[in-house]
Amino acid sequence: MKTRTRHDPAGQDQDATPGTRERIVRAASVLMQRQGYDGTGIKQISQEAGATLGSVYHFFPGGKQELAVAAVRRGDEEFAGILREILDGEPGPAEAVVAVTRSLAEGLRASDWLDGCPVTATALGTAGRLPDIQRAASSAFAGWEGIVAEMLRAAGIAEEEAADLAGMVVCTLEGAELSAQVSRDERPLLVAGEQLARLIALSLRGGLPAGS
Amino acid sequence: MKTRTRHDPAGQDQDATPGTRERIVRAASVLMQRQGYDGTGIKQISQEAGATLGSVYHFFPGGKQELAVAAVRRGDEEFAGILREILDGEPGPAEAVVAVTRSLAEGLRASDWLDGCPVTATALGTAGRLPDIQRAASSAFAGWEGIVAEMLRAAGIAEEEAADLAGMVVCTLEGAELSAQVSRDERPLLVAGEQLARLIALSLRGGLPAGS
DNA sequence: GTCTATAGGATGATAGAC
DNA sequence: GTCTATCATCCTATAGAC
Repeated sequence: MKTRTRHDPAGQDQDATPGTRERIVRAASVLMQRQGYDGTGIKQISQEAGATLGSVYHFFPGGKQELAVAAVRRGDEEFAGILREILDGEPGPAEAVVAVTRSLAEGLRASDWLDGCPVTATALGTAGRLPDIQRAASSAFAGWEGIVAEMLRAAGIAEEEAADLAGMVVCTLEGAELSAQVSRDERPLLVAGEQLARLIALSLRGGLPAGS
Repeated sequence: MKTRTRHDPAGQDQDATPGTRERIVRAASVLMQRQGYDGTGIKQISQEAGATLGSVYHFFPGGKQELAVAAVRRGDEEFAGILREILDGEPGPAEAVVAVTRSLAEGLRASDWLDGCPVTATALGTAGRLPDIQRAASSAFAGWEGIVAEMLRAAGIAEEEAADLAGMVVCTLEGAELSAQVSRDERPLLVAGEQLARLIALSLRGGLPAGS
């Protein structure tokens, strides 16, 4: 699926000396995550990537829009990987969700509250205007939900309830990271983690259906 | 606090024939909500408001940045009003939160998924770059949390737990609205409403502390 | 307070040499 | 594939007449 112009002996995408296209996508992902679609210039991306403007348009003939879609997909895959990694390392779903919030809080603090969700800023500024970007973002959310839902089902929660809970988890993580970033305070994320854990524990015990 | 150039007999800010400054702030709020800070031009704002560029800089000598702060504050007040109105009309906090999600879903659908949270897009695109806007957005979130916390305390939830729950509610609403807008589907909001209601019901019964 | 005109710079995108 | 030069357009902000 990915066009590699350089021979890759290991057959994997390592970080070592990434190709030009790869550097452009990475730079676009980081910059648009921080500044949004309209706030990020192609010239800025090319400089940050150590490439020229010509190279950008060589790899992305569709221009800024095509590049933004690639950047969102990249952010999608990155967070999906982190999510899977954390979830696999925790004993249960409640602990796993708390661990994710802690990881997000660390990432925010380490970047001085600059690096939030890798798709939100790009998607939000282009909401009813650039459908390709919107679709890529929507697909990212759906994928993350699927990962969380799988974990919940593996823990014994019924199919339908797991899907609802997973949606709730992803939405809350999204909102809590946003709130933490804007207020430059990790508390929203930590509180969200605790409350989500409470909710998951409740479902694990099969208690208190929604209507009561 | 507000400079009114026109005589206002009722002593209130009615919608009838709003002054130029008011029209500019409204247009800026709507446009930045949809397109973000960098995606919205001052010229576009002035046209939408039926004002000239000179008028915009007359009322907002600080330029785009000052105007964006006013727009975010306006969005803050508007949603705070809606929130208070809905919360007052519901019998309990669980029903109230569900009613809010339904209202948000209706607003999204009615605008063809264009009008999401009135502060998120503006704040997110300017995150570590324009502190004044960030502070206005942070203050908005804090205010909404306060409104929700007051409702929860009035329902008998202890001070500290009410604060945490209110933070959770606002974060989840934020994330669910974002998710619903991006996926053009109201389900994230409705699921979030149900799950938040479950969580609130749990707190009302004093059950299942976070650590268990 | 309202309006027009314009300065000064940045933007997305293209052309074409190498 | 890489690079530079350039076009046409847009932007924020200002100046100054009315």
